[in-house]
Amino acid sequence: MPLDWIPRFPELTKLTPAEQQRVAESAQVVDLPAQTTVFAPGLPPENFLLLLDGTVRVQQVSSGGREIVLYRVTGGESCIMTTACLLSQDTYNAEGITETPVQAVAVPKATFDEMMARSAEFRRFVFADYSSRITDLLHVVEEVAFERIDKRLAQKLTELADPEGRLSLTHQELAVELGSAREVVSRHLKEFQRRGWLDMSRGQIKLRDPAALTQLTAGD
Amino acid sequence: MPLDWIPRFPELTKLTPAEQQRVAESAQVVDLPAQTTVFAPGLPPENFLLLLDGTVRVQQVSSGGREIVLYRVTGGESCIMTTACLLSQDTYNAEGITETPVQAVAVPKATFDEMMARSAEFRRFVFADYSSRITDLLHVVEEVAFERIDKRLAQKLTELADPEGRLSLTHQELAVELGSAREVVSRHLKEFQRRGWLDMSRGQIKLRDPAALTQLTAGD
DNA sequence: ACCCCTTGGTGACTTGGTCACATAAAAGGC
DNA sequence: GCCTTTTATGTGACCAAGTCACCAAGGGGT
Repeated sequence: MPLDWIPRFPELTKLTPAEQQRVAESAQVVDLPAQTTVFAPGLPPENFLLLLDGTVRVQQVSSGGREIVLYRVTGGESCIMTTACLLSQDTYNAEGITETPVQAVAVPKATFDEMMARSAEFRRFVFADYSSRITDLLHVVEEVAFERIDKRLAQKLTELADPEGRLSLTHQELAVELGSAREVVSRHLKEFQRRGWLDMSRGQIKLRDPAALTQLTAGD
Repeated sequence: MPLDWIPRFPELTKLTPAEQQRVAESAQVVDLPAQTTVFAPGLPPENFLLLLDGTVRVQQVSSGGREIVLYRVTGGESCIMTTACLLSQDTYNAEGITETPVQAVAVPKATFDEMMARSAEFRRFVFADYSSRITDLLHVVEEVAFERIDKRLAQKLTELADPEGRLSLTHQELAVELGSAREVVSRHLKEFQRRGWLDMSRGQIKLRDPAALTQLTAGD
């Protein structure tokens, strides 16, 4: 098994060579296509997952069919939901889906436990990941409970735009990002367009005045 | 230092006697009056906290002054927010406040680290607590994002009522539980009263028909 | 060209949150 | 006891957000 992925996780490079060897031996590098369900309610996870490339979107689905994106896991991070399931028996009503093709390292539970026992660095790595997820969740709570939808939308737009200010997603997908409804997103987008802040076409948005959007986010 | 609090945490009884001794030696039992701020943004925590008695309410405050209760920590549990701050350097914008007089065990970071290194049971204990907090947060997100306020209110009422169906809190306090506004809570309570489901007086609510409230919670 | 499915637009309506007040009930001071 | 102050609650007007029902493009396939 190759060791070459270890440098992708700075915290793991601090393990002793023997420990690194141990991880690499039992771990498997796996490739997943886009739109794969990594975990979901009712699917017990088998492995500790470290992402090398690609992104996993973690979202929650309500009984009424509405959805909200909670956070994304990207290269160099671990997937805490699976870890948590691994460590407690608790199962979450959230699901993880690959947004792009994903390359990841799957570490078996036994190895994970051993690393937790042996390496303070590894423990720090795992805990750091936990706490950044908690931060993410607190942020979601704050946004959903207290912030206006227009500000949140403006923020998401600048956040998800590529360097040229383009986004390729539907109003429905934006609504899921915010945990809101498509109609609401459409109406606000239309208002943004009316103000000359962006252009829209089917499945595409092009930001014309990112500064205006950022300002809406901040002030008022 | 007394060992007698250790049985309060079933997971810790599985430590070897030597390990238990080690924890008890360096830990301090502390008493906190009600309404003490246990942690808050900007206050770096010094210790790992284990609650013996009382409850700590963890809540989030928005810039606009609105608040929402995230979860409560009770006897036999650890306070994850402080742990997380201890382990990563991340600081959260949430605060913990004692609701009742609280007795807790404060374990210094060094001892905490050592226990994490030595005891698989201790690690399980800490992780179990982490993941139940994540569950709590996911639940809050789900409620705030997707559930109607009348259902949530009905649920909170049955949840917070004492065995005789009494609650001693103000409409404002209920609003904070839900992350909503006082007026909204008042209106729904009035409607519940009109339907004969409860009686109200200043700072007091008495449930008359808990079954009706539960039913609202469940179905539609 | 046509059909079909996805995406986006729109109006009417309900619910929730905000604001600006009015009342009312406790809590003390004297 | 009465009066003042504080805290809790009631209410109407208004705005923002979510829901529902439906329509109108757009953009493939065949």
